[in-house]
Amino acid sequence: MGVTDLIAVIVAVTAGSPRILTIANATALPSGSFEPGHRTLQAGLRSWVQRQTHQPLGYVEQLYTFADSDRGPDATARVISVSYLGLTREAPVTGQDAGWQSWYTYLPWEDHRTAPPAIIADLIAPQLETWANTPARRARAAITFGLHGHAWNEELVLQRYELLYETGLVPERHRRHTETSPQGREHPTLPGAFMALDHRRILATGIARLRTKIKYRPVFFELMPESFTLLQLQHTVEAIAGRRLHKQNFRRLIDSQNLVEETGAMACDTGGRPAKLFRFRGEVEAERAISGTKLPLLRN
Amino acid sequence: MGVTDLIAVIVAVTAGSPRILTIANATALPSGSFEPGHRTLQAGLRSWVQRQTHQPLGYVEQLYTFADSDRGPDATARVISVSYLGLTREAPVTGQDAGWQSWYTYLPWEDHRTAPPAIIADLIAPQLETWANTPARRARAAITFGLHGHAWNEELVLQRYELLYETGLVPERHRRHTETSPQGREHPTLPGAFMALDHRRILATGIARLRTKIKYRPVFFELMPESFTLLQLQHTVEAIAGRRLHKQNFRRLIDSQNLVEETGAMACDTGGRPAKLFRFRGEVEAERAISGTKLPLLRN
DNA sequence: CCTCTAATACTCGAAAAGAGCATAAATAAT
DNA sequence: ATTATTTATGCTCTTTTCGAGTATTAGAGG
Repeated sequence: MGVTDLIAVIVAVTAGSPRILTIANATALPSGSFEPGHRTLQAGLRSWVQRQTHQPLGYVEQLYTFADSDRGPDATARVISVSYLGLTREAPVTGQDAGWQSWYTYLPWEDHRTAPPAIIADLIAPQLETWANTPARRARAAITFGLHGHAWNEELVLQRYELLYETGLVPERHRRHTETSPQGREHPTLPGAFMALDHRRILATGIARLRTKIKYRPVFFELMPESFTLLQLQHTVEAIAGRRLHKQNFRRLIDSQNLVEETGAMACDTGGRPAKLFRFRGEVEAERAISGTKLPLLRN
Repeated sequence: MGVTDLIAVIVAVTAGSPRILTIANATALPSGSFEPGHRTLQAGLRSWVQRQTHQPLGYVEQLYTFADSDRGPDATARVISVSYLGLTREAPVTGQDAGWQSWYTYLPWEDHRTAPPAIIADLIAPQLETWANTPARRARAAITFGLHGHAWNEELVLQRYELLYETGLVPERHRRHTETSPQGREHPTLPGAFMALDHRRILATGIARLRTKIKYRPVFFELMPESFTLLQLQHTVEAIAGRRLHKQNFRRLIDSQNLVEETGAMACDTGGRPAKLFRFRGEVEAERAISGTKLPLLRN
């Protein structure tokens, strides 16, 4: 009865910057429709990314499926979209109109590595203040954006995007609702490039998933080069989480998990004292399953 | 180009038993196709469950979407299936051929509340032993089923199902591959009722999701009655996790999170000393967002 | 009264998490 | 050459959290 779309959020981290793969001159995510020739959904996705960007893919996982009725041109031709999250290393070659962008280009309020972005205090908080005319709204705004003494929670990427969407602070809302009057009244919008359709929402979903996942699974495997220093690894995690980590504790954590081993070589281009180079231990694959429990279990 | 199916894993916990909603005399999950009249996928799902079982639904979340090429009758009419997980309280009324079953009926090796099920030592372990002719296979079997000193990991529900599927120990495999010779050679199969198509795999996916989720989000809201004792709450969590918890620590955990408050009344039908009754605090909704971080963050 | 069962209150020790201090080994600047 | 700067790395210290166990309390039923 309808078409099925495949949409890819492909992430790499290059020089401490979190990057996503885009097409159409940075205005859309790699995507295409699921076709009879595709063996599986994931195979179809890989083929589209390959065709549009020539970027080799490693790890890929499913994100979310949606079918909002206002997506297609008319309500009968429903489009179902299946989105995926993928991790790779940035390859230099890409297709036409394809490229890599920092994801903070699209969601600039998400980068808290140096400090909370000025955009939050200057633009977002005041706008939310006027929107928040009930206690529930005030609480929601404070929690999602870490206002009024609430701590910043980097995982709430999607909730933040949706709140901005509801309040009309991101332009996607107006594009959709003012199609008949494209030159309607002015709305205050935020910095941050937008994307076609709901691709920016999908990006937010992908980032949220990755930020959550990195806390209980060592998903940085695919993002790192063959060998790396611990600081580089830390910078990769910081790029994803959008906040700084405590160096010594990060190291303790990493080696308590036995994820890496020394290569023996040193990196001498790091400015200060040369750092040991590490690589991931191959055997980790099997052990990855041993995830952490949190329930007060009974022994034996 | 194809049809989209909606499939529901609806969970309740009744008297300490984890239950799922079924149709077709316990051989299938509630399901139906996504139709033009449905506003969203989730709305479509709710409508099918309502139609087939008359069970009111509360919380619902998306599970997974798949489109294996060997699902439909021919390869051109691809079926895309979107599965959902829902939580409710078991209502007495259900539709025709609909009913509630313990999920351990379908996956009997998953219940470790009293002890590791005999079926593992008696049937599964020996069969896996002969299958595991390489170190990698041995490790996989040991990790997923907690053999050879490995701890039981209740989250690996899907991995266990898939391992049994690969080794041919669950009948779905043979039904699919021996359709031309229904009376083919005997395969050793396990106890555990099977379901139509890949519904049992979807059930496993749902259980895995729930077992993972309950560790970082208080998802038992929808499963409990208005007021309950802490032991009842513990039994509910145990039913889901498939293992026993340490009572005192469970209580400490619950009240450190401020999830519940005393109603003032007591339950006196519990056998021993009467227990206080609790209810969930309504305000928790907003605070649920404050999930736990695990990274070694830097303060301020 | 005694016994059974369950509820509830504490205690204890081990491990993990959060933070800071100190020292070492390089390069860049004076 | 000396000093400042940058990064690496080793250790300590404190606070929480987690897993487990002990002790006490309050009912029901003989």
